[in-house]
Amino acid sequence: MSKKQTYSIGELAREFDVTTRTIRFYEDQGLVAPERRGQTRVYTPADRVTLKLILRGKRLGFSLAESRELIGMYQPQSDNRSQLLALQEKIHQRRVQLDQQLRDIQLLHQELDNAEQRCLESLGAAE
Amino acid sequence: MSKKQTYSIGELAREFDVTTRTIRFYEDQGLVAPERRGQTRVYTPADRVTLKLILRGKRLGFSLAESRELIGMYQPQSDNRSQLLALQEKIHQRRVQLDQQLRDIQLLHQELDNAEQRCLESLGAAE
DNA sequence: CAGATACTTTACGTTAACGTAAACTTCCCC
DNA sequence: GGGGAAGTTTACGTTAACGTAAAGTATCTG
Repeated sequence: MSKKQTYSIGELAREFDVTTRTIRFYEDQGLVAPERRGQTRVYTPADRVTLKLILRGKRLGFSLAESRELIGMYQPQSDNRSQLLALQEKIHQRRVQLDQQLRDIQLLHQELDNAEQRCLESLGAAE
Repeated sequence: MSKKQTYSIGELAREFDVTTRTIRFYEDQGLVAPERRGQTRVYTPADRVTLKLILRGKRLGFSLAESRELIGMYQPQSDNRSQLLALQEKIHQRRVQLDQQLRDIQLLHQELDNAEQRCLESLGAAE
């Protein structure tokens, strides 16, 4: 019935193109907590998703601490009102930052267009 | 006639909310090259733009080396064909990365929406 | 002219995010 | 049963991007 899909550390390392050292380091920093079969780490699909989130954060320039915080946002196991309000505020802050990044990307994209254009012209004028 | 607008290191530091140490470090790394009046650094509007580009790159998770490369793309003083072709390739690579970042941002934005929604529900159900 | 403010150089310190190496166990294969 | 292949722990090394401190110079200011 229940598809007991699991992953070894090597499999995940290959899939995400990182070293096993990196994955163990993330565990050390409290970002993932795989089960153990004896000594060996066994990763669930949920662990895999967590890794994905970390690496996505990395592509956006987030620190591991920031990614940890983001991941924590997805499981607000807090029934505490003030904590939920704090979480809302954090989400808002993230969104502000993301919007800034979006504007930055659009500007850069534009400038790359211009640079490419000048590049083409230079190539064309070289006859 | 020519508006001789210039800036001190302190002015720029305040405007961009970095320390003077940071700006001097960028100079050390060959990212900006301000003029000197005696010992003192004097920054032109062009230097200011360069700083802006660096900090934007930083917000996107670029290393200083990457930003230096990007800045170099805007002044392709090369009349060399093969260098221009190489530049085109770099521009392309950058665009690929930017597109990935854009997708990442959109996904994260979506997930923040969901997280906020759950957050609101939890708060609502706490009556 | 004493002091505050803003600039300078030199140099050692710090943190994040791993890399790299050594020494060990476990499991599979012929 | 000898040897890969993949896993483990422990620990020291490395790089980027500054922080921080010391010690000096130039300029204004009451």
